[in-house]
Amino acid sequence: MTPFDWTERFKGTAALPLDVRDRLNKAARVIHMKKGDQVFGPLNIPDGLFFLYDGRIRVSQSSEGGREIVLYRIDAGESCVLTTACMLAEEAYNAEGIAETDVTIVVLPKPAFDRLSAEESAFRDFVFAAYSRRLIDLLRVVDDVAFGRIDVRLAERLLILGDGLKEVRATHQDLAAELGTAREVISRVLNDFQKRELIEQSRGLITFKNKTALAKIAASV
Amino acid sequence: MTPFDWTERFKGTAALPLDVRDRLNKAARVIHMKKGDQVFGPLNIPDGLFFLYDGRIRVSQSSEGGREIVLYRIDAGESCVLTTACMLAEEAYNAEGIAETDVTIVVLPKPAFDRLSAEESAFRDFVFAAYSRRLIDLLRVVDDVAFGRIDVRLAERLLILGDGLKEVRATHQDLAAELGTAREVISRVLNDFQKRELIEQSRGLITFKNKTALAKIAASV
DNA sequence: ATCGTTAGGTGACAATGTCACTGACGTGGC
DNA sequence: GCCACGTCAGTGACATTGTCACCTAACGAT
Repeated sequence: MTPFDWTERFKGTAALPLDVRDRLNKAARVIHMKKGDQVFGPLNIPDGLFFLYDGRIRVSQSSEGGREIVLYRIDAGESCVLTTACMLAEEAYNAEGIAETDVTIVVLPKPAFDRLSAEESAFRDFVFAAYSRRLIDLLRVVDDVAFGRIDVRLAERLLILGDGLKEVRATHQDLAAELGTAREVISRVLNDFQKRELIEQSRGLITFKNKTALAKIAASV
Repeated sequence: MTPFDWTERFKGTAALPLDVRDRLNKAARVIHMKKGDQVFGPLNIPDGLFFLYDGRIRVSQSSEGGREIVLYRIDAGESCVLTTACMLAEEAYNAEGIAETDVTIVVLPKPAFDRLSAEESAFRDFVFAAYSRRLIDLLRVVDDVAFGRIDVRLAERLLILGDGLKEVRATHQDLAAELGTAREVISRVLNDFQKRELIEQSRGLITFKNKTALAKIAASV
């Protein structure tokens, strides 16, 4: 018996009959990882479906040149279909998931996953929805990267990262990796923002001075 | 009874019992469209799962600025999960599918889809695999757009479009839309290729002169 | 305090995207 | 034939973004 009933946390499992949930609790492995750990990566493909019980995971892709771009984030209650996809597709890929906080992960072995998706439509819907969500996320990334201006994207990302806060704790390099660009580019844009008194900067910290104006930039097409 | 048995064409349905396939043949609608038709788009979301029986569909995304980028192509025997994803996610998106040839499409209504994915694991695997494939495709697009050089990408795309042929019939604008860039950029790069005697150009037509060298460019990181 | 590491700044340049305009080519009407 | 029109491609100037080399500033550990 696991020390908690994780099945209540997920849309796809909370609605299941109690006996099924019991079985799941027995079949699944629970993993804890620390902030900063690599949850999965090219050399580290899990062998089952991935549920994020608690915490947040940042999924990013990196190039040979060492640049990096954040694809999306997985929040508690969501599953990670990318690993499943890579498992199925057997293709080389270079995406990795990094724990942004301490995380608790539930790994459901493939046989249990298969049986569950066969028997429970609620679970199936959950998985399909998870795939759909990620596809849409990636469409957005493509749109941004291919067509978006860097100042607009940075303003938007700053507001997201600092949602509800007065500051964002991130280095220029971190922000470059968010957007898939180079540190120098971020430095330039941030300096511009600073000159216009939208933000203030200190080492590893950006403080909002005028969120409204930033939002206007972020919204500008 | 449909005039043909489409279920034999798809990995997810060919292995099903005959009675199930009979049911499917009755439940599904078959649609024919002409080359150039919009198969689906933001204003035109189908109400079921999409099987491409014959032909090829180009899926692309466009920006407000009028630029466009090709995300991937759907070949005969594949299904289109993007439409399914958008159906589920209920989100705004601006991807569209254009028939690159005359196409024959089978649309399976959602109830039939649900039942099938509940009862038949072969079908379920097919759908999951389709999702996975597209996710991987999009990862590749993100990688290319975010980190790739335009000459490398163009060389690669020319070789793909002209696979087995001596020429590619496409305008500079078409190629720009493939890669999500501007026509002028394509013109510049093609002129460079021409100066290096890798290709020859005439209106709407590019002729290969040295595929080997192009391949070398395409492969250069 | 000193050293080493990491964060950030800068200028020159390269690659790509944008804009405005031009001519070249092809098709259909006359 | 010849002309008018629309599509396709070429061009130069400029803006934005990416790359490179190198520098200084800030911080932590000892």
